[in-house]
Amino acid sequence: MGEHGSEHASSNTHGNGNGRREVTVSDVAAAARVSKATAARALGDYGAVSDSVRERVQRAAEELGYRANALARTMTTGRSNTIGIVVGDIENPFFAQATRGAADIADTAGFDLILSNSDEETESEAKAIGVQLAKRVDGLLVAPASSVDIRNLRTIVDAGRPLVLFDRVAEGIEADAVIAANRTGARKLTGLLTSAGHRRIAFISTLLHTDGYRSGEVLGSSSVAERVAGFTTTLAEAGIPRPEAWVRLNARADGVERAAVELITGPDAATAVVASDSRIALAVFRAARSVGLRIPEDLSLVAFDDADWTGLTTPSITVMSQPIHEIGAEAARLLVRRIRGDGGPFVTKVLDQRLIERESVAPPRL
Amino acid sequence: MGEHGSEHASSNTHGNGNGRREVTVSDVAAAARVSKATAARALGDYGAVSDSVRERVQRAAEELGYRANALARTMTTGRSNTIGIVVGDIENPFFAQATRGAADIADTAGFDLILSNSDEETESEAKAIGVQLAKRVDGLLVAPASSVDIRNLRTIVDAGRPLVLFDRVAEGIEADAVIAANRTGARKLTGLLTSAGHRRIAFISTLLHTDGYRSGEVLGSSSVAERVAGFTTTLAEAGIPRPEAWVRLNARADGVERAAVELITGPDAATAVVASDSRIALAVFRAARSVGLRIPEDLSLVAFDDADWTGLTTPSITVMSQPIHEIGAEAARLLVRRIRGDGGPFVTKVLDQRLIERESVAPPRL
DNA sequence: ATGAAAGCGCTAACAT
DNA sequence: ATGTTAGCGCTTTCAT
Repeated sequence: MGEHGSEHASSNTHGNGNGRREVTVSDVAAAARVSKATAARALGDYGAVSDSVRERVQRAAEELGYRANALARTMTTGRSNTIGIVVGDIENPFFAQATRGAADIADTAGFDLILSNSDEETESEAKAIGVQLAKRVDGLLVAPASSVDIRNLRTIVDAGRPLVLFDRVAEGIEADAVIAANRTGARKLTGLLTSAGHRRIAFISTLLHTDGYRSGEVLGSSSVAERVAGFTTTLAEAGIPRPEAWVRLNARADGVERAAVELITGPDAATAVVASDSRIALAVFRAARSVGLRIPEDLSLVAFDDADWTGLTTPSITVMSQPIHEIGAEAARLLVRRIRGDGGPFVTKVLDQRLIERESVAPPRL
Repeated sequence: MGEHGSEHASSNTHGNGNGRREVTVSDVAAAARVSKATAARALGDYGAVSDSVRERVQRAAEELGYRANALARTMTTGRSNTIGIVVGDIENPFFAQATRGAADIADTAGFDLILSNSDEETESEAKAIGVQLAKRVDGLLVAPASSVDIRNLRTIVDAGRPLVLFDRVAEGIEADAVIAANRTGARKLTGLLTSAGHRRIAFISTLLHTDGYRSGEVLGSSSVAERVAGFTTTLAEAGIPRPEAWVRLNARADGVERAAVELITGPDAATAVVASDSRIALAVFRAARSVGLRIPEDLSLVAFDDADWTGLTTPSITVMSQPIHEIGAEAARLLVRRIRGDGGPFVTKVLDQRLIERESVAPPRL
């Protein structure tokens, strides 16, 4: 046989440690008795190959169990067909849904996903971004842990990788973004409460934040910031003094449920709550139950995100639904476009939220 | 400023398309005026390098903004420090939690995660596995779309990559597995119903399955199979004839809620339901409400998975809680061990489920 | 301790 | 249409 020979000579020290050597284009080429280049062309479906040769090569590949090494390919082409996604926590239904939306688009466009959790901390976010960059992802999707400290994002841009932000924006970074109309959403949601006659309304978020919220203060997450803005403005418009006093951040560190209990009990207790996401709504619901407050008679509750169960509780919960899937999908679409070379100006897409009125709002008790 | 200059000199045909050339060890070596090998040693923290040189190299790397190319490293070492995970659907809370559990362990051990959704179809599962293998992941975590058709899993084993199954097992494949004690769980859950006096009890799963379930039939998902086994055995022990007639599979294709409505209405309606996961429980809950059936007075309901909201509905739902996080984490632990070379016999870890009795079970109406 | 050179598996010029 | 060759960025012998 016209063995091209020498490539089989040495035992290799590399490999996956199971002693087996991966089948390479060279092997296939040898078996099909063509050059490496021709084999590669047939296998990689590029360049020009005669039908007969192509078939011969493919059969050989089949028989040897050839499986292309995507890494080697990336080394020479510079494209990895992989996009990185950094979410706060994949267990959070918001991120799970957004990730799914992104995954579907990515998949269709031929990209795989490397997933990392930042836990909303810039430090682990930095680490995550570091690995993804090292793996030479073609672009990144990130829900930035901070909209203010943009160093991690700058790293990405400096590395020359397209970046699309989702759920949150960041000032001063060259990137597209896909977010929801949080301020408007917050206004509507809060308006429901003020219209019903509430004057003591609390806004609860788990956003990490040291000390209490002060008016005009810059918040780490732009989406929460927007919600807070919508919330306080609406309160102010209703003539409620010191709206910012009703903003409760950092609820995770302190235990959401406990924070909720504090807010809805005592002499100056809130009579209504705006929960910044469905998990917070859950905690508030539990808190209310634990202190014997009925919703909506004793406490009104509205929340962001139409989690699947929000229509099932008694009472069902009035929510501001976000197109979560679409946020992830659209972000992925923008990213793919950038990766493919679109050099247009950066855009920020703002998707509408949708109010779903249910049964958790009533006038306050007198 | 001390611009080092030359790295911008040559145009390169590779790269990320943004015209920028990545900084390589060579560049750093040149800047630090040492050989490539030495620079690599200093950067990669292996081999022997004098302190002074190490420092010089690191400073140069810092200045140039060097970022190791993990792909090139993988090419030569054969290790990618990446593990692949294939789940049914990341949007499903079960998988989101298991993924998080796995991600945490992987992260600690220095591995990244490539995520794919199989949608429980062997075809897209095959595709997903193909890419992950092409990317030379060091090992795979998969919740197999089929416990019966093991070709996709065989591909992995044939490729010499460690494989750990989670949530489901598969016969005849050389792999570890981490599952929950589903049969026992199903027995307990169903027992609650038979003890309460129910005789017409339905089991609902979204597992894809053509035609109705027949006794002894092999099911695609081992976890569902085990639950069905526990369910039918318990009915049989209670003297209920033709237990298998009460097994309703394929509920997703037909619409879970509609399937539920069919089962809980009509002359031979079920008076109790075992939902194979929390999303199904949700649909049953909705179905009951839509046809005006009260839980538990008119219909008893129990389910697998203690989703966060199951304690909040009225009535709260009795569930069999699974250690989902731990399933993913333990699977990742086993995988990491294999990747590190553990050649011991394959194990299947079975984790216990835990019954949480709440308010959704009552005796059937007469 | 450091350097020179080979090679991982692939693609891309450049022949022929 | 096919082959030859060089090279992607790194690690790893093997010298020195």
